[in-house]
Amino acid sequence: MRRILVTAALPYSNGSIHLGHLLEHIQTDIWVRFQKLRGHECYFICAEDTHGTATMIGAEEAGVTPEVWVEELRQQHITDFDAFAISHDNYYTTHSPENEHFAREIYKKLKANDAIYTATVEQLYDSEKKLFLADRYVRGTCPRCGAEDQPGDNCDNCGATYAATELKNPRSAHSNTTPVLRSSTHYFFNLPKFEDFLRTWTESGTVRPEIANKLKEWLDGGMKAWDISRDAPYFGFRIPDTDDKYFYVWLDAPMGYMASFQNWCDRAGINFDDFWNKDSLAEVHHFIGKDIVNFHALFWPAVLHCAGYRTPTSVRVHGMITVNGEKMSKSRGTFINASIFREVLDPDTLRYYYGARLNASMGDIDISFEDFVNRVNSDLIGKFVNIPSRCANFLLRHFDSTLSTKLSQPELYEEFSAKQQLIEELYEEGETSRVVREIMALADRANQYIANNPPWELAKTAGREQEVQAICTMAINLFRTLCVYLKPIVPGLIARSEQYLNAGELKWGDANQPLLGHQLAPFKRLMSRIDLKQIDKIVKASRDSSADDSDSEQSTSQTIELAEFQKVDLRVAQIDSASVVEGADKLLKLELKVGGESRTVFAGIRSAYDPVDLVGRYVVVVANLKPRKMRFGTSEGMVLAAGPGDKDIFLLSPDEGAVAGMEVS
RNA sequence: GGCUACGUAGCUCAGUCGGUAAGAGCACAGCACUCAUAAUGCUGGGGUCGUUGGUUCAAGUCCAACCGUAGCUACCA
Repeated sequence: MRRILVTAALPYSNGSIHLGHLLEHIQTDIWVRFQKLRGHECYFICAEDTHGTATMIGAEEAGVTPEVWVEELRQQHITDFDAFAISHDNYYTTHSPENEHFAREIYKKLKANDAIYTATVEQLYDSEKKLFLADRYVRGTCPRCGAEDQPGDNCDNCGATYAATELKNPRSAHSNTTPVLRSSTHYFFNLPKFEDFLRTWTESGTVRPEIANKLKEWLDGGMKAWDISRDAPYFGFRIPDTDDKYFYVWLDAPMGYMASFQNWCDRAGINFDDFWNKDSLAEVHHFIGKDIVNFHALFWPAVLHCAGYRTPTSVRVHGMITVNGEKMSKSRGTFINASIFREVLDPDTLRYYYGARLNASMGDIDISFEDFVNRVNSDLIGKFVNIPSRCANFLLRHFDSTLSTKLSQPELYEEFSAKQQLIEELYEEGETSRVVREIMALADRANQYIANNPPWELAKTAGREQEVQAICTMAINLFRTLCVYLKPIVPGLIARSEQYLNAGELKWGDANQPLLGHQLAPFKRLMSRIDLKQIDKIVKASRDSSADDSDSEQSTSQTIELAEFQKVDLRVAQIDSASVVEGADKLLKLELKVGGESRTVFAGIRSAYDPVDLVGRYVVVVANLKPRKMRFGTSEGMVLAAGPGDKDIFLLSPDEGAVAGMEVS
């Protein structure tokens, strides 16, 4: 029996679990369930990644302590993962005594082994918020192309990379003040010292060749020391023997794997050292996304090696998720949260689809909604669930749901069970899509078998009842073997199938142990077809919920230069006439007098204003907005109003005395 | 900019060492069936294998250039 510890990357405490997290956790969970099903000792460990400036700021904005903030998110995340049947043995937190212990202990070992040194670093500092600014929290003008409001690491406009200190007119994203350059002592992990070790380690089968190549590129490019400290204030663990230095979140995050496991060991009576000692015979596998390969395949093994622990058996890397060929987008509604998905659709449908798409490579995975619906319906419902569904009634009517005492076509059954070894290898490799393809090819065979031996024909002839029973017994047993194979991927569906089969929980070995002379439970529908309309519902709900977020984001919107504002020609205008636009639900057609000229403007304010009330009113209009051709005519400007919409729209108007045509500045 | 990976049917993907591999599933069309959740079975149409050159008796496969896509270019959480 193998002893296996498996981890999925720790979700960061800054938002909800979404389709991207689920890809990784479902992939990992499938592998874990497969190992457990085979009878290996396997633990699935995860935790909330809690430290860093982002959680600190998030908590501050929410008006709670970081501890409360991360615990709330942890509970939400647990609920979401449970709904998707992610079988974490422990879902802990990096803000734990265990983790603090490991962070300090490992740090001390790194230091004792002469792998830690300090250096002075000059960094931008926000004097108002009193904190050092990570690059992403500095914005300014690109030193190369002059594009404004660019982030502190590279320019979105021209692609230049630079240090935050090189930005012109830098501003803090937190306070919008101009940051100052300030120097501070930082602690560094001497990564270059481990170059030889890492070259060997990355080439020794721990990662797939394409990852090893990528890592080799990094190694060849020359390694720099890793800055592992951050200055206070910082939500995290204080570095021993310092007053104001904290471990950088990425130092203690992977240690969270150990800490969470330690916490689990204490409760479950497992020996931690068996898994983490330098000479451990157990396996440790990390499942991660390709965005964090460097942390897991360079920093982490080097740290473990230096601190005298074992290094991971493998790091398994998957790609990113896209929806309908594009990155997940809040405005399109394709940024789909787990909580919204599970309210509308059976989580097993997503598990199946991901399973059908996942492989051992790190290519991105696209969810095409149409493909998703087709795959689930034709494979799971049309092929797989259909097998027992088309037999159940025959068995119930004539045989009280009891199977025959022997298989009429053992060679066909053998064909199914003989696939076990191949399927096992494919699961082990992470080639889940090929597992699914093999299983569905067998499901096709089972349906062909039934079609070639039609029980509904035999049932018409008296005296051939035994044959009907024999055929259905064959089909149910083929189905049962497929259940074993599919169990790691769709545990909910298989649990219902196990109830029908009425013979306890399926084990891996049951794939070649036919069920004979056995009475089945009453057949209930195992799974329902899904519909594109349900996806529409999810997309709509996602769009609505992210619209709420963006309101709060907009309160801290980016600043612009005065010159940019001055480009906008705002004028006072008087409404000459207003009328309802035929065929449009929201629009009013306004004739405006702006100084000497008059213009036509369409405004989406019908839900809040009656046209007759508007005539004669003064409003503010954007006079130099590019005319927009609409279905009902051309709109030559834009009337300013406030409010979220619907009944709550409030037109802006000048105080008494303003006349049409006046410039607003 | 540099580097890496990828590009095969409408969609998702297989194609081993260059040699009867132009393939599967879904989608689509026709037929059959009616046990089953309009499920299933059989048959069929559909591809200049990103483009252009090259190596070879032979190229989806090897080489080069180009086009397109994605990613990486660590000290960002």
